[in-house]
Amino acid sequence: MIEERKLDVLRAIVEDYVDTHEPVGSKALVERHRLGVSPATIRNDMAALEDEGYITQPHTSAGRVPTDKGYRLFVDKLSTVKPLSGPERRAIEGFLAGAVGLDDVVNRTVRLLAQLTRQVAVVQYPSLTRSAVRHLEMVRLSDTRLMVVLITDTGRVEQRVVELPGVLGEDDVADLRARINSLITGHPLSEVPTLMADLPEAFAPDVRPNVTAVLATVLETLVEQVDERVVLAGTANLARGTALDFAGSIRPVLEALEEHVVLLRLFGETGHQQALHVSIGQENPHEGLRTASVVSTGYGADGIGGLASLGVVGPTRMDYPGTMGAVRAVARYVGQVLAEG
Amino acid sequence: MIEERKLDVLRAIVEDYVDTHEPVGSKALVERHRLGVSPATIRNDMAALEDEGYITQPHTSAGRVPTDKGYRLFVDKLSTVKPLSGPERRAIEGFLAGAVGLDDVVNRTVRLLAQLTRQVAVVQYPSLTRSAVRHLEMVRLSDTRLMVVLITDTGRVEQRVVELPGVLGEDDVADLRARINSLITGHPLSEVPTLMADLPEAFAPDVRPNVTAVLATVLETLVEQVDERVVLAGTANLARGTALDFAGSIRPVLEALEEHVVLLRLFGETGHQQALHVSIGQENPHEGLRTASVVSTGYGADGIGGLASLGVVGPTRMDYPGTMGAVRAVARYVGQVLAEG
DNA sequence: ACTTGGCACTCAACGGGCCTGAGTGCCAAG
DNA sequence: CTTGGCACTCAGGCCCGTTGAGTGCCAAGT
Repeated sequence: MIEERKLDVLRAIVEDYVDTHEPVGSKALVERHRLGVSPATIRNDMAALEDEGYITQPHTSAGRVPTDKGYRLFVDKLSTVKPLSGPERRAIEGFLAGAVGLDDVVNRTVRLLAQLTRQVAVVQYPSLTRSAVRHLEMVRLSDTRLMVVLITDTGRVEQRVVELPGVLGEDDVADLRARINSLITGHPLSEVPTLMADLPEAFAPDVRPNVTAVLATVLETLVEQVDERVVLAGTANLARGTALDFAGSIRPVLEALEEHVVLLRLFGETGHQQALHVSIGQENPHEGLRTASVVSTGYGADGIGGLASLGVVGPTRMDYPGTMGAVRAVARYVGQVLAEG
Repeated sequence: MIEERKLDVLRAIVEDYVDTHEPVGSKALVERHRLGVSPATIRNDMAALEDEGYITQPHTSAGRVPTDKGYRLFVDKLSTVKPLSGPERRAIEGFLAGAVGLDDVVNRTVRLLAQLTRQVAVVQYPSLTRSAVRHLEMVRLSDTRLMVVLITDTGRVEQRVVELPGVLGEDDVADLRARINSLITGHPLSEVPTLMADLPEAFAPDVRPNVTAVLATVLETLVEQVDERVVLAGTANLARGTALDFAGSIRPVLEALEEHVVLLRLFGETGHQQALHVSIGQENPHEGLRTASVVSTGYGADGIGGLASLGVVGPTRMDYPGTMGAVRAVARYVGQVLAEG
């Protein structure tokens, strides 16, 4: 069928272009791929593909280059995620196995991903709100100052200092600590506000303002941490392809990467689903990433995603099958590591 | 005197070159600066400066460009640190004033510095070993697992999980916590090992192994944190000057910046002294920074430096007086903010 | 002993003209 | 629907002359 061959041609164009970084012509195509037809036939197909907006010519006498729409079709219909090679798998395991503590896991993961894909890797810290309380510790700093430390089952620690409206003695603190912990330990952070709603009423009126202040701070910690953390690695990889990639300047991309909020929104939109998500060029919401593609996926300690996301940012002209394979594999392994730790 | 005018000429060359980003010739020099002599005279001086290695010609029919040695002389002898303007000072104050918590202070500082200098800013987290213990908290996770949380007076929190060789009851933990805290609270971390040396002997032989395990973990926390953290901002500024700066490619610079260890070593060499430290081009120990200059200084809560360092990385052709002024000012303000918090 | 104007020289950068070759679109025949 | 043939386009490389900024040197001036 003609339709089918046209898709073959598009696939071949994407593969060659990703490989050579040069516009690909009809003659080169038939030489590199066993398409079984002549260059002239290919030209007809290419003209059709161009009419439909999947490919374009940089200038009249040049070959074709895929458009964002072309890459989209390629990713959706024409390619399969490429599984990692044996050595690569072993490298991942070895690299992540030695990790101690959450920070170490995240740092190793992002470096690993950058190295595997030779692109910029982005890893979001496991979301606070989706994990559960392991312990809430309170430390008296003075009569009216209290440090609150929240420890989650993903190993994350958040602390805040509370200025109390009144004095709170050592005994009061111990009492409060015990009560709060028995209420919320083991529960997901998302349930904490509900669980603690009635707590102030259990206390005598004179300490109640203090209790309220502490609870307010705890809740604030939960809310503010929606402002999640991300870590990057491999930014130097942006400077590889130089002029060709990223429409000449990597500056807007670097700027976008520095605004972590942008990256978090990007991840947030996918809802930390475990499915691979690919956002190509113009599809990206942020201006600075219009010349880039993002491959991301959710990951989590339970092995079915949901905690947070990770991914890579690279030129639209990237090796999608390989990159997607690496992202998926790393997400799985890090989920596994988190589940064990 | 001739010697003096030669230095004037060098200063003028550096200033013009930083300004225009183009090799500067004798004619342009006399026009832009009131040197009171003719271009021909300047040419003689320039020839001498070139013989002495302070300036060089990119090619025969071009103007002169300062060498690393030229910049060095300029920084050491020919320039004065430029104080910030009123609005800039106010911007710093306003920007840092709203900070809550150590993370926030550090993040705001690094962003601020990047914005002020329009270069890459690097801020090291206040060193753990140089700050003092505010509190050591211990949380029983199970009969044989204990979480140790160390809180410093710079607001930093470090936590570790200890696997105990035996069982430790709630009372034992409370006892141990009280003893350790009375021993080390308020003391610099560097003194902690000495202070705790004799502690195990104060306990009954049956719990002693547990005590030893906890202490070992605390000490380990102190040691491992020599592995300090740094944060970056403004890497997009590297992509401004494009081809001219950094000998064409910013890649090695980006790579160097990603190796935080490199940056820490850089800072470590200056010993966190409050004096401004400038490292120019080839003077840099790390290969990737041979085309860059680093302006850094120590900062600290006591206002006289010593806790950690911060600075900026930029092209050797940078505005040294302005950058040095910004770095110094930011270091002072952040020290102030830390002292207050 | 410096300074300066004059002068010849060098050479990167720029632009124009030419050629080449890769690649295309179209068409008529198979 | 495929294919070979053919005319056409145009970026990129190359050669070359021009331009102009900038230099080094020298002899005259103060």
